Parts: sequence; C-alpha cells; structure tokens
Amino acid sequence: MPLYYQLAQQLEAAIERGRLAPGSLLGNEIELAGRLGLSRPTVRQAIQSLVDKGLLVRRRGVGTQVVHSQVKRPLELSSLYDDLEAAGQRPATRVLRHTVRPATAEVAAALGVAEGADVLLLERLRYAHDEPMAYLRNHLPAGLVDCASADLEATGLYRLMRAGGTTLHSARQSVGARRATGEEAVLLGEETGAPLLTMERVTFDDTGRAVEFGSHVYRASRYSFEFQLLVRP
Amino acid sequence: MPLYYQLAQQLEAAIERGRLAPGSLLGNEIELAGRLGLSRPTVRQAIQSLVDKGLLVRRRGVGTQVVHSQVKRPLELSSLYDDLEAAGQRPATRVLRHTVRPATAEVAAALGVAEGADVLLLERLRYAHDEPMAYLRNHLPAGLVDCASADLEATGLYRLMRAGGTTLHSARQSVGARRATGEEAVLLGEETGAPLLTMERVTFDDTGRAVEFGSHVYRASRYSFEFQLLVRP
DNA sequence: GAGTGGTCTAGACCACTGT
DNA sequence: CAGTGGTCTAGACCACTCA
Repeated sequence: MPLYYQLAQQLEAAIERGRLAPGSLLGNEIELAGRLGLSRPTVRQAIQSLVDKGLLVRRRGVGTQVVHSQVKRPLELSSLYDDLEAAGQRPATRVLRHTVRPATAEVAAALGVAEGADVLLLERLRYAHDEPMAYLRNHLPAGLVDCASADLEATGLYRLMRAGGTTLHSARQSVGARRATGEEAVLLGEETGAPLLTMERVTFDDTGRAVEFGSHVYRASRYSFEFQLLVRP
Repeated sequence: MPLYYQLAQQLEAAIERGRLAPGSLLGNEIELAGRLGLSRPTVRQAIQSLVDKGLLVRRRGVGTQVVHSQVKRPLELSSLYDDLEAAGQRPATRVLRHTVRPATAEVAAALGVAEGADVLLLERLRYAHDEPMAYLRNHLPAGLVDCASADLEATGLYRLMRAGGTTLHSARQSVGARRATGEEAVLLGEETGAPLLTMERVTFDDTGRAVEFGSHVYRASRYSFEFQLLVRP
C-alpha cells in the first residue's frame, strides 16, 4: 500500500471515529510531515484525496479543517443489486428474457455498433424483500459477457462484467418519470398509469467503448435515487 | 494561472478540437516535461486533472491515452437556472412566496436549526420558453442571503448565495417521482395525477453548515436529469 | 529488457489569511 | 508580520506491460 494511501485511511478512520472533531484543524502540512517521517508532497497527496472525498477543507492562510457535516458517499456508478444488498433488502432477480438479436437503430446508436449487429438483450425483474422493484432492460454488445441466466439471478450485471474482465469507467445517465404502461403495471404490481422513475444509461469501459445500454423503470412508490454531490473547485 | 492548469487547458482544448485523436497516446511524461520545460510532477498534475475529468486514461507500462467516447461533464451541483440558460431555454422565474416563518420539524431537521427558528421560505415557479417547468420550494436559514424578489426573478438562488459570500460545498439529493396534486397540476399546466419528478436537496457550505433545503417538483413531460458518472478508482 | 506510469523525497518560492 | 496552503523543481526507485 502506498504511504499516502495509508495516511489517508488513518485520517479517514480518525474522522469517522470522531477522534478528529468536525471543524478542528489538522495541523500544518510541514509539521505533520516531519512528525510522520514523510515528505510534504506525500502528506499533501493524502490530504488531497480526503479533500476530494469531501471530508476535509483547505483554506490558504488558515489550515486544513474537518468538515462539519456527515458526508456520505458521492454518486458513483453503482449496481442496483449491490445497493440493495448493502441495504439489507434481500435482492432477487427473475430473468424474463436472455437472447441475442439484431440491434435496432436506437440501440445501435447508443452502443456505437452497426444497426442489425448482434446484441445481447436482457430483461430482468428485480425484487427487494420479495416485492418487485424495477424492470431492467439491458443491451450489450454480443460476446462481451458470457453468462448463464443462473448467474444473472444470483448477482448483478456489473459484477458479471467486471468478473469478465471489463473495466467500467463512466456512464451517461438520464433520469425521468412517466406513467406505467399496462404491461409494466402488471410486472411491477402497480396500477396502469402509476408514476414510474425511468433511468437510461450508457456505460463505457476505460477505452471509451460502450459496453452496456440500459433502459430501466423503477416503482416510484418504492424507490428513489439518493446521492451526494460535491462542488468542483 | 498555475502552469499545470494552463497545460491541462491546452490538452483539453487539443482533445476537444480533435488534434489529439481518441485512443492516441500522449507521449511519456518525462519527455513531455522536457519538451515543455516543466518538471514531471507539474506535468503529472495536469494529466491527473484530465484523468479525473474522464478525458484521459493512464495505464502503467503502456502510457496515457485519450478516451474514445465523448465524455461530457460529470454531475455537478448545478443551478436549474444556469442549466436552462446554458441550454438557451430562456429561463424565467415567478416568485410565489418570499417570507420568513418558523421552521417546521422537517425543515429544522434538514437545516440543522432549532424547531421554530426563523427560516426564509421561497416558492418559485420556473419557466423555460414561457412554459412552466418546475415548482421550487426552498428553505434557508434566516439572514443567510439578503435578496429582493426582483433578484430572484432575474437569476438563480445559487448565484445569489455565492454573491452573498456563501461557498457551496456539497449537497445531498434524492430524486423520485409521484403524481401531481391538484394544486401542482394547476401551477404547472399538467393534469391532476400526471407524473412529476421530485427532487429534495440539502446543500452545505464549506464548513458543513446546511445553507439550503429544497423540495422541488418538475414536469416529467418536459424535464429529466442528465449526468455523467465516473467510476472511482 | 526497455519503456511506461506510480510513488516518494527534500528542498524552494509565492499568495493568501489573520493578528 | 508570522503562518498557512499552493505551486514548482530535480532528482530517485519501483511495479507493471509488452515485445
């Protein structure tokens, strides 16, 4: 483990345990470096990573302070399955469709493949505590992941993609709302016309290639997106 | 302007204008530093800032590459007014309410003030192209901003807060959906029961103090949230 | 084995803040 | 004015990738 990373973790732990009180000054960087036997750039790198996380604030001429509020995680590219599991919601998945078919114009444009090229279509119903939660439709370039329906019932798609060697890098998301169609209402146990949260997402790997196009609907009565934003300096 | 910042801007411009093609290698850092007459840490700092923005990818043993996809801005703490203005949507605001009142329990909890303490209540209708777009309800600790209704009609709240010396730092948001009430439907020009996007937000300044609690609804037929996510390394 | 980025050091000067 | 973080330099060694 790099030294700056170890130091960042120690500081983060000290903040979380309240050993560094909110608003308290961290002590100046040079003295801190000397006390720890590190160089100042190394100490700065550790502090900077916590500033990026929103745990610390630096002010020139003043010092480095612990932020007052309890900052949670900023928005990440997260997996619904993992989020539900972390929240103790007993996630489960029913795979409704799992086939290869030619890309429509919309899917081809989103994934950056030729129209008519083979794409994997996944349709899944995601449950939490045995209640339907979301209806997930995903399109993936053919051959990217090699998974059985059984895998998809046991875990999330992102985890399968990572396990298959795909390095997820970024995603472009759009969140909106609309009324449920009759079919969606039946699947999700809502009334026709009930409000649904919609999320469209194109995910890219670290070479910039689109690796997934998702078009999902969530029961607005049981789901909302929560996230933390940081202001870019 | 710092040297690393200037270099980052030059590189970013070269990427956006296509002078650095997607997938192309940037050249190794030491040679680049020598060519530019800068030290390697300075060059690294410039490159790192673009990696953080998602424009570049580094691979040890390989080099630094331009990402293939067109990456737009990641999600920031943004102002609806500024977003609309940037999109050429002719934003306008009608102030419906602008009063000081005692904090309810919910507002007090969100802002971290005592129940019954004075808070500023703002209710605004936000238009784009003369069409109603969103109904905005904000609560602010009293005395934080000193603004006339005229100011609020001409610009966004965040810009007023910044102008008043408040340094925005982070926000906790929750996005969901629900049906429009009769009153909301009238204000927004929708039918009762139409789907609305909802957003609740608590904004913090750089000392961690809550400076704004917003509870907003958007016409789902005319608005969605779009944003870019990056995977944390 | 050659070349890359990842980490780290030991200094230096500057800009800003508060007293 | 003293003290802080912001920037910058000129080196060094290491871990990883790929031919």
